Amino acid sequence: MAEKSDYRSTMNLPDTEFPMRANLAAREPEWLAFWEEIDLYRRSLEATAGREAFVLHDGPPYANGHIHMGTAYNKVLKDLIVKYKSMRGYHAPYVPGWDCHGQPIEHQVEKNLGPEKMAEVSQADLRALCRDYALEFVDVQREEFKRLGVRGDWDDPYLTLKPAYEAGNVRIFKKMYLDGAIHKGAKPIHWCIRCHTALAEAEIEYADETSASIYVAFAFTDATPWDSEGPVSVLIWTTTPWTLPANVAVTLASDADYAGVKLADGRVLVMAEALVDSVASVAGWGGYDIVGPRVKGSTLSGLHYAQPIHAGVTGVIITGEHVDLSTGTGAVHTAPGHGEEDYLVGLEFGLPMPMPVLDDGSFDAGGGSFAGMNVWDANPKIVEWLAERGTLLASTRIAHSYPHCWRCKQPVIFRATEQWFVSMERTHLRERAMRAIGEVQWIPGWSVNRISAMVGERPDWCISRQRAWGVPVPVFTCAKCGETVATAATFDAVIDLFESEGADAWFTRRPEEYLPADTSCGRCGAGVSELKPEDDIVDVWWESGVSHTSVLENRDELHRPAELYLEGSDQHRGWFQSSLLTSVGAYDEAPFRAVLTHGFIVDGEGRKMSKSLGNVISPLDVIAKSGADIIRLWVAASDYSQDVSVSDEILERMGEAYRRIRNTFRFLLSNLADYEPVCAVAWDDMPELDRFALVQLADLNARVTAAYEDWKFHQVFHAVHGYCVTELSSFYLDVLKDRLYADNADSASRRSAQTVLAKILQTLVRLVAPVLSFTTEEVWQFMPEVLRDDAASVQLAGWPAVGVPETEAVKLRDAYAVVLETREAATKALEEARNAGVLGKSQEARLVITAPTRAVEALAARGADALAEVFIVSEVQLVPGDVYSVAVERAAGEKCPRCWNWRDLGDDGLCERCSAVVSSLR
RNA sequence: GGGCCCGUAGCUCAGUUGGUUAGAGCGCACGGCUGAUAACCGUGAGGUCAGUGGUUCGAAUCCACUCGGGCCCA
Repeated sequence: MAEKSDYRSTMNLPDTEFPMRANLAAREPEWLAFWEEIDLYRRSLEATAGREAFVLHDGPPYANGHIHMGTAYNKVLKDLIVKYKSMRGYHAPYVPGWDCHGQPIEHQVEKNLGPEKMAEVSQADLRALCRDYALEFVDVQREEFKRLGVRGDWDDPYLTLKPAYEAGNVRIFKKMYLDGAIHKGAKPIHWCIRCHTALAEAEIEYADETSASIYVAFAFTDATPWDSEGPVSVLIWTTTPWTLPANVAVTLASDADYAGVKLADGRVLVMAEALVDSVASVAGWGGYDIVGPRVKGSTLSGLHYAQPIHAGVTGVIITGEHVDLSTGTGAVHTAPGHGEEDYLVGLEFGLPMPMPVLDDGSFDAGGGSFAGMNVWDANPKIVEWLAERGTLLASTRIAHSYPHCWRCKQPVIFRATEQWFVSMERTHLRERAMRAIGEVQWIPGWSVNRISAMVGERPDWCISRQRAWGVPVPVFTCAKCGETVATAATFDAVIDLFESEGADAWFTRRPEEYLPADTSCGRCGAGVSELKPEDDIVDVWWESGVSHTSVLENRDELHRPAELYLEGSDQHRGWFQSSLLTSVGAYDEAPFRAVLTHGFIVDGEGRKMSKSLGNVISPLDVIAKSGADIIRLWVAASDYSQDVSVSDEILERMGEAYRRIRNTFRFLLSNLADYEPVCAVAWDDMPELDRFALVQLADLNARVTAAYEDWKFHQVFHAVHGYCVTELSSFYLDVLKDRLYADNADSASRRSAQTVLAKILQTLVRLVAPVLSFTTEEVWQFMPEVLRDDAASVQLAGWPAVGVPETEAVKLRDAYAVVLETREAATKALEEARNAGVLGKSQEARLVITAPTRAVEALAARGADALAEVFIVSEVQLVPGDVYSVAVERAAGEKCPRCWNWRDLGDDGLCERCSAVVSSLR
């Protein structure tokens, strides 16, 4: 085959060092080093200095553990947006942050210390250990996020434990406290006995638990409609016997019918008539009679009964909406200190709220004969005690879902304690927040339903926590009279203290060291030395929520409100809401102009990832095996408006799509090795096909840009991938090979093709840069210097623009719709011929194309040679007819040994074109 | 149990205000090329649009319910 290799050397075959195999896992770190070396983040900001800003404010992940698919997805999505906006010319700073305080870290540190050391350690030392722990994981996660290619101010992130951040909490607290939105109150809250703390809803897990299920008779002390039948009691049902010492009322449904049930022993029990049968079967009453009148619950309201635990004390019958007539007795034991609904109905009826349970879960004197006993231990004792007194009518066990502490997994109790609350009503916070929600763009659209429902219904926000690792509630208590001391002056002093020394100073300094000397108790006049700093710390949601002040207001490159917050959909109850409420509270506006939410990461079957299901995929493993760009491509390809699946198969498909895109870049690069802008061919001098290719490129550019603008990144991926496969690889690039390889290197036809390829490359690499950050950088560095527009990195190269004359573009789209339709028929016909063994390469063929008149006109206007080029055959003949049909014949002439087309060959054994090219080389 | 959502080929996604035999790319099968070669080109087979019942002349598109899944809450 010597002849063959001879001609090879006369051709312009692809030439590039750009490797086909990506080897991302090994190569990506080199690009990270490159970006660091050129200080890419700084330069991206310098390049857009003075331009309109786009601030995507990072929600702080918790500084605990390694990143997972969810956090990786979130950060990549953010990065993609920031890089897009930056390339569009916006000044787009990205300051990553971490949530560093809170119970999980404290709990872990506590575990690491062990109970003995824990007992000895001071609060200041414990806080130091927590700080070390948090900072360690900030470092771990920082490196992991950087490895994903996320661009940002990693050298100076925001941390909720930094002094300036901590001071921001006090600024917001001051404003909201002085406005009257924050108050101290007693309210039943979830309380963990083991952790000695109030728990937020987010800190509760539900798990199945077996509890007592008891029916107890409370004897009436007032006259009832059934008195003539015997001693009358109201029958209640409860699963928490330990709450009976705090009972103050029994709630009935006002409209339900209540009946008297006479037992064999003569006692009359009052309960909802509808539930008599079910109670009888649980209690095992062989026989009973319904006696006396049937009355509405409302007619019994106001009657008194003997408190079941405390002798000589009475409770009262009331009515309420929450009475459930599907289980129990229709008479609800009510202890306002032990339940949300009980609390609310208690407020309505002005009931007292006794709270006999202490922090450690034991009864105080209010527990009567159970004083000193732990509530869980007391449970069976109380049941026994009731049985001994004959008021226990039935006792069984039931399994039900019960709240547990998210850290220690112990069942929690509902218990009224003194807490700090943000009132949703006192300053009309709910109403103002609802208004602010209406002024924000929520993406996707359903997101606004969710946040509205939540803000519309949420109870007051309990913001205090009885823990060590956090920012203190910045108020003081008068040691003499118990009055809360909190004024503009004390808040300002605390802000100064936190800014200069951090919140740790709260625990190490005495108030008289930092408060103004004339600070005194507003009630009793006690001096500053009598003031005691509050022990509680604030909810971590409050802390991260105030980042609009601690970060956005605090840093020069950022501003409030931010253009965008972007987090998983769980943050409707978390950060979105705590940010919204503190911002509305302080500034009367939302901290964000737009909020984008993404779904959760699930496995290939749509199930959540969990160790027990064994379906967990770690981004760190994917990076090590396939590279971060595969993760980035997966992020871009998936539709975040619902839950996002990830599985080995999905990642495999992403790898295939990646290789396709990569090879497209490689082909482009390999055919531009000898190209320089001076070779560029003007639109007017281009063959029509090349103009059409530019129209397709312009269309792609418009489609992709619109998709970015609409936040529909998966459409970016599909548009780009489809373009590489359909428009380029199987059509334009395939067609171009003959011209690129066989025409004279410097011919107008080849230079025209290269002009288009260069434009495609310059456009495509930019369009994809926000997604495939590593690969596009690699492409950029392999591009001829002159095509790089003096940009050190593709990320600094700006957004592409592809201009084509629109009138002509319309005509080309129409004309080539016909050409492409015919091409489909042609390839089918060629395939049939191939299967029949008539030919192998399409260049061996001559096509006789019959087509309807209109189509023939459109085709003929291109010229037979142009059609032959487009169909990659040696000759095309057009015949007008009624319907499409394509006949495949062997091409005339002989195979040109250089270009492999079938032609009449000259004396030198070459076709005319090749002969000319070869002779020009000699 | 309540709130907000989701369920179109093996995978990722399109399917305009309900209107011809539901599309694309990938993967798969088969074939071609060997001058993008651990590439590239072509052809083909894959879907009762989760299910059931309604509304309608007509529904993947509207309604109800069921099943499955996710987040949040109780």
